[in-house]
Amino acid sequence: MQLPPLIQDFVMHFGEMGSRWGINRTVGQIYALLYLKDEPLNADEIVTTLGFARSSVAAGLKELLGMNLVMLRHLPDDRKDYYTTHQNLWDMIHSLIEARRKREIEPTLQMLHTAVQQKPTSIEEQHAQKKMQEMYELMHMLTTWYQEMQQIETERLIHLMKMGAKVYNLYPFKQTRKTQETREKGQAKEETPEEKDRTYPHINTIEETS
Amino acid sequence: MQLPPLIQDFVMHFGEMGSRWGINRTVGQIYALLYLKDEPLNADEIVTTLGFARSSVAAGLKELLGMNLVMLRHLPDDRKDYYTTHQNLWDMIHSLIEARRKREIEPTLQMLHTAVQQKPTSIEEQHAQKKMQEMYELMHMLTTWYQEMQQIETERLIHLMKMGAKVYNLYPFKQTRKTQETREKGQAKEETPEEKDRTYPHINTIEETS
DNA sequence: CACTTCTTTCAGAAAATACCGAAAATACAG
DNA sequence: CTGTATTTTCGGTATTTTCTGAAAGAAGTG
Repeated sequence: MQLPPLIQDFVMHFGEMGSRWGINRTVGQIYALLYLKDEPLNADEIVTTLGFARSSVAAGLKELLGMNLVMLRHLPDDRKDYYTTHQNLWDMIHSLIEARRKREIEPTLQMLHTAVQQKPTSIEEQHAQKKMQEMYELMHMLTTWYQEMQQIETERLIHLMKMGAKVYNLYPFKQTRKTQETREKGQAKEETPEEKDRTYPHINTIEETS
Repeated sequence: MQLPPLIQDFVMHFGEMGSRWGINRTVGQIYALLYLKDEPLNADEIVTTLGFARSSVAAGLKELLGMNLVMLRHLPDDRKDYYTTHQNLWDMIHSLIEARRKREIEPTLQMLHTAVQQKPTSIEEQHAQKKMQEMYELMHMLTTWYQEMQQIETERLIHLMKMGAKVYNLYPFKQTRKTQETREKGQAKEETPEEKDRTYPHINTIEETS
């Protein structure tokens, strides 16, 4: 089936970028097509439009469903499965990041966690554990932070993002000594002692930013 | 060469995860090894430790250098190139994100930019352009936001992140929301879906204000 | 249940990618 | 310039990943 050039290009681009995004050509093109169309499409329509094998489309859709990037729809008086993407791009972003977290972060976090708990049998291993610990804490902090951010309503989030670095001016930052907590505004419920434990002694200097 | 089990496991894990992270086994293992060792290693040491071909190690190091994940060092009275990773994990994160941006985001942003400027030849294309525009603006906002965040000193950044969602309480949202809305032109681009009040309000291109 | 409609599985072909080893290039010291 | 240490290039092979087509499976319907 013939697509208008603009749409064609977009779809092809997603196919090519697929490998860089950790999905394959088929999956990339299918997503691109579904994104541009507002009406849900069924597998057959995708097959004839993109020219892939039936089975490839099925596999691709399954993967996209697994990543929560497309959703299943049913139309009245039609037994076919129809597929569509999130109407809201932010939902797409969330699904995307979540999929990547599961795939790219979680296993490593897991591995680091167990590695760090092992009994070291040499100075060398002990040192390695220290570095793993460091990595674990950073990754953990980042994922925790992201999960927190996910709670914020989209509208407010956009606002915060548009402020960019100015956000940090809002927070009256003091020295990293323990004296800081005593006289903060609205300090009532803000302390989370368990979190304060997790310091990053090795991570505190910037050398150069490119 | 024999590595202690803990280190061995870590290195192997990075090798296996490589494909998910968009690098290959060789590159993953080399990085892992260099990360755990604080002293710089030369190519030969890596070859004997990991058992890869000389050329694979060279290629891997070249790629890591290109991503700014390892750096070249020279020792006195030794002509060999020695390699080492960032001592500071945050620098590593920055390099990593930057590499991914270049590889995974930039080309698409570019493509969307040109696609949107094309003259649509049909209603269908016009609609497609609208969706591309939407995607472009979101991606642009995210990258701009990240660049802003990069400016913040690491120490303060960690502080902000640990605050998590609380950050947004600091910002008097209602007040400026009004300003924001007046600044925007048309309010809703399409009819608001009644199922959710979670709309996709204002995503507009941000001009750099640095 | 037999029929229809639609989806999933799977073995293997095709394509893409990673890896190796030999040889060429580079850099430098005497 | 010659010799030595080191890095890079490159063609070919092995491995992995993607994609396909045929066949099996599943889910209504009458």
